[in-house]
Amino acid sequence: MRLLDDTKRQAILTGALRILDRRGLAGLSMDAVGKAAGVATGTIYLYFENKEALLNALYVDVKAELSRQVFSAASPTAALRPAFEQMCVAYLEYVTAHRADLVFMREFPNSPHLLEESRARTSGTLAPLVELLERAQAEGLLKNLPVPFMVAFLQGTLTEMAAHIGADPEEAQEQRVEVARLCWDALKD
Amino acid sequence: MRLLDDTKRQAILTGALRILDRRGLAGLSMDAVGKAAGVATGTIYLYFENKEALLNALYVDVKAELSRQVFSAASPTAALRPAFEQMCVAYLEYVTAHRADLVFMREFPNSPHLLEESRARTSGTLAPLVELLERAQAEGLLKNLPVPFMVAFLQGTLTEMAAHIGADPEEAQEQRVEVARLCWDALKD
Amino acid sequence: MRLLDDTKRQAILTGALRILDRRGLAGLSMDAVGKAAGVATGTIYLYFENKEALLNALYVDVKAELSRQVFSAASPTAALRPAFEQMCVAYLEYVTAHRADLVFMREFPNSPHLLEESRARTSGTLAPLVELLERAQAEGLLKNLPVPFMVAFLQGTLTEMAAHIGADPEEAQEQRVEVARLCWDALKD
Amino acid sequence: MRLLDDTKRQAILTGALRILDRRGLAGLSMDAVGKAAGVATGTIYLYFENKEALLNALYVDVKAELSRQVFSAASPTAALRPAFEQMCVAYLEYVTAHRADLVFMREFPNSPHLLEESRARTSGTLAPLVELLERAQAEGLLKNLPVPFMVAFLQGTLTEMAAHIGADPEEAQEQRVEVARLCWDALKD
DNA sequence: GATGAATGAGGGTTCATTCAT
DNA sequence: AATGAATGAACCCTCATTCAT
Repeated sequence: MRLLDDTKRQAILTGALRILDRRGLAGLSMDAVGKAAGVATGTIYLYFENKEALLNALYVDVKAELSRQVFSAASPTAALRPAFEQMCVAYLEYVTAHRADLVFMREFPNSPHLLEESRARTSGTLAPLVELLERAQAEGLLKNLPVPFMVAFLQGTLTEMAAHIGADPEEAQEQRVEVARLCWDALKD
Repeated sequence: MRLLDDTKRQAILTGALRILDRRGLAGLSMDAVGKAAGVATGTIYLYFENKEALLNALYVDVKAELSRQVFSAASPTAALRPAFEQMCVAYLEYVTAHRADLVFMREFPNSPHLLEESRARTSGTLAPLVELLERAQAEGLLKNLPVPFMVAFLQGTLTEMAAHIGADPEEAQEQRVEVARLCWDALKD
Repeated sequence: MRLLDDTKRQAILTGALRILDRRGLAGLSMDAVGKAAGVATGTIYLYFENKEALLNALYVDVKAELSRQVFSAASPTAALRPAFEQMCVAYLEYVTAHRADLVFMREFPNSPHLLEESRARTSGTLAPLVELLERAQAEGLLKNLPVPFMVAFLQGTLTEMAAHIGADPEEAQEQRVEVARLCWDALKD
Repeated sequence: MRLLDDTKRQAILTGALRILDRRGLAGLSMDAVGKAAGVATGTIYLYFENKEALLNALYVDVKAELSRQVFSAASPTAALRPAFEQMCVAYLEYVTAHRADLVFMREFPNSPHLLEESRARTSGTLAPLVELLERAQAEGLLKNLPVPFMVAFLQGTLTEMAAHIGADPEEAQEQRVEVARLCWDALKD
């Protein structure tokens, strides 16, 4: 399925994201994606087997990009709490800048189109977070809850709160820090 | 738009919810709703202007029902923290028992179909929660964050966590209490 | 699948036959059928589950109509050879007058769309012919070949020869009689 | 349209026949032909103006090959009836061994794609049969029917009956002889 | 000459909405 | 008020054909 022009593949995914942003998952038609990507409708099918495959590829890509952005700055040697809050802020920053990604990541898993394979391929993206939570638990800093439980909490809370971050840059940064602290307080022992 | 038979109106909304439960928002067709409600397709249009109006009405109803259930038990004279946690648990119990409502409440606001009017009409349903949070803040128990911010946190967190509550009744109850505590810890000063 | 207006069902089948006549099986689109039947495309789907179902229904109908026409006049008490030749002539007359039916009946069974059920439902249409052949065999008039073999021979030969019958009515009738005699000679002992 | 590499032209035609065998006329896409021929899709258009031209060329070729195979063994000095029956058997053998050819030859003439030119170019392939029939008529062995009429009869009957020849080799051979005899009986005076 | 990526018209099908009954 | 048959636009996808390489 990997044909010649990887640039075009990216253009299609980006086009899809643009439509998602403007019209939501229900409004994403293959025609619209083609138009947004500057590509004929039929061309999409050279790069993706069908709409479902396109959406799953997008899901995998978006998740990967998110975790790359969120975890890239996190120095594994940093103290646990600052590292934790840094991650939270990075997450909030990312979804603020990529609202469409956020909407898609929340809506798509509820649709019947998410393939088990995609779920599997994205499960590893949160590894750095899992590791950090485990270390913090080991040191007695966090509640003794199952890690997946805590991950779900963070994902849900941060995603939700991202939508309530203000537009003013300075105020927004302050609010992100507050949310990060709130998350830590929720999980700390 | 409020015509004769209010029972039929309810039947339509209930039918829609049943379809939502079985097939999700994407699978909700007007034909299916009619069939589930025991009503002809055309009849729906006597009670709702179009699909969008039906969905918005459903959204308002579901939200109202949810808050009625959640806040009905809360005695306003109870101690603040128990009252708070009681609300959280009630919320989690409700969405566990009404999974379709949950799915719909999470998916629908992301769609372009949620009208501003519906958002406005549902904002008041959380008044008892707002009041409780303000009292707790006045007593210095909670962080000095804007109340809408805290409400958003609770809504997002509880909704997200509801999806991760186990199936075993006893275990589920324990998890609900844990989530409630976690929410308090997040917000407490 | 049998909805209200049986007239419309017939109109759709007739429209399909008209398209078949003009453009062949490959040129038969649901849009074209709808247009030929004076009906919206979507309406076809109220009467037939999909294109395949429409084609199979048409096949069953056409086969039934053919055998009704061919065998209606055949008096079972008539002498065997005249009865046989009468059937042959009737068959040739029918396909001359309904060329589209003929083309369809020959082309469709080769397509992957003919359902086993349709094959089964049409297998009985030739019963009068089978009976006649068996009686003629019992009387020692015909070769001792398997009856399905003889049926296939007649079907193939008559269908093929029908395409070579001239346009002039009088000449055509003469040729039909000749073909009938030829068929008898082929099978007679 | 006759370009350099005649081998490649043949490969394309053979590829088309292979697809015809596997998927029928409706399943014959230019992509599939190219793949089966080991050739790029675009290359087909260097050898054939379009799909219609390819199919017509295939038709002409298949018909020619058939008559070559059928008439090659026929010794012109042989007695008429044995020569006749030999031809019939050879025809049946050929189409048994080349089922795809048979399917194609039966299906394609019904489509609107068969050009008059192709029909004309294939009409001569049956010359040896025509000659034989004329000689037999001159000797008073056969009915006094127009020769094209008799040719049509043979073609239709043999093609149809070929589809009903059993799979067991020995039985099949016996059936072929029976069909040949049946054809002779049909035409004999 | 040869390739195969790209095109876009056209196919089958669904479904929100209308309207005659 | 209630019905459900009818509509037709819009959907996803295929494929004959073209064209830059």
